[in-house]
Amino acid sequence: MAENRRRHTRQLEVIWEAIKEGTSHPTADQIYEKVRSVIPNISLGTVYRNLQKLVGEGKLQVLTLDRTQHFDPTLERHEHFICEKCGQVYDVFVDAKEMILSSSLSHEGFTVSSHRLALYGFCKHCGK
Amino acid sequence: MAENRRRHTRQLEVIWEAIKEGTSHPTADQIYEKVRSVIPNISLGTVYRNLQKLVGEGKLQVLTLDRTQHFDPTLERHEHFICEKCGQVYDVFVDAKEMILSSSLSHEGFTVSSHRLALYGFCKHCGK
DNA sequence: TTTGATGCAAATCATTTGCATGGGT
DNA sequence: ACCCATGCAAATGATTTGCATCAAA
Repeated sequence: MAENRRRHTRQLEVIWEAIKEGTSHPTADQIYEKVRSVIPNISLGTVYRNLQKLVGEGKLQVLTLDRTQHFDPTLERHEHFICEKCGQVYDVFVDAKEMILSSSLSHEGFTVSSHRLALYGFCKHCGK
Repeated sequence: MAENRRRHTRQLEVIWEAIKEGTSHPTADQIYEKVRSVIPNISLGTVYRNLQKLVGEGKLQVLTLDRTQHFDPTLERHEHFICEKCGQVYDVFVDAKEMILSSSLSHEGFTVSSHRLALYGFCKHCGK
């Protein structure tokens, strides 16, 4: 597969190091700033291209909030909780249906006031 | 309240008429095109401003897909199903937890393969 | 008449892309 | 040497905004 003809570059290496651990759900720009302390002249475009690559390889998940992408290295199934005051994004390892059950459920200190759910798949006209 | 000092313009009227009924979840641009057949020289900016106004008044809900806003005049609580093949967005009036229960649940002809859930509220540090 | 709303164009923001050059294999 | 990846800058797409003018109240 294409994996074979993929080059191992320092920039990909450093970008991956910058996000592979951590739960802050950084944006491309935040990753760019962090990586710049190691490779000062790296370009934003390269950061975007490598993030795309990592997402394509399944090493990162993308969470789009407010038309801005956030990158998440946590692959196990989980949901996200966004604090409306501080904007912090938390990983929530509780079953989705459990979280939604009560809209004011206090779970580990979180007060859920609303949720946004989008289901993906194939509609009746497009078969499966 | 501000409601009082709000002017009733033809453009707002026509824009509202263009979306108040219907379940196609149009984008600002699609609404713009539709409205242009009635007011040819209306500007996109005006469409955006009036859509914002309607959202602010709670007459429309916003659904962001792929960094593009879609407007939804259906106010009763519901979820959204997006067909990955044709892109059509359907309103789903089934409880969220019921939809998520089975990731391959066949509901009225829909095959759900994945979902995206974001919970909003206040985290433990921000109190309630 | 007053002043909020409009039309138009320029500005923003996040992200993508074209292209000449550089570096991995 | 090949040719994929990079740096840079320009391009894109969606949405916002500044401003002079227009039109509701």
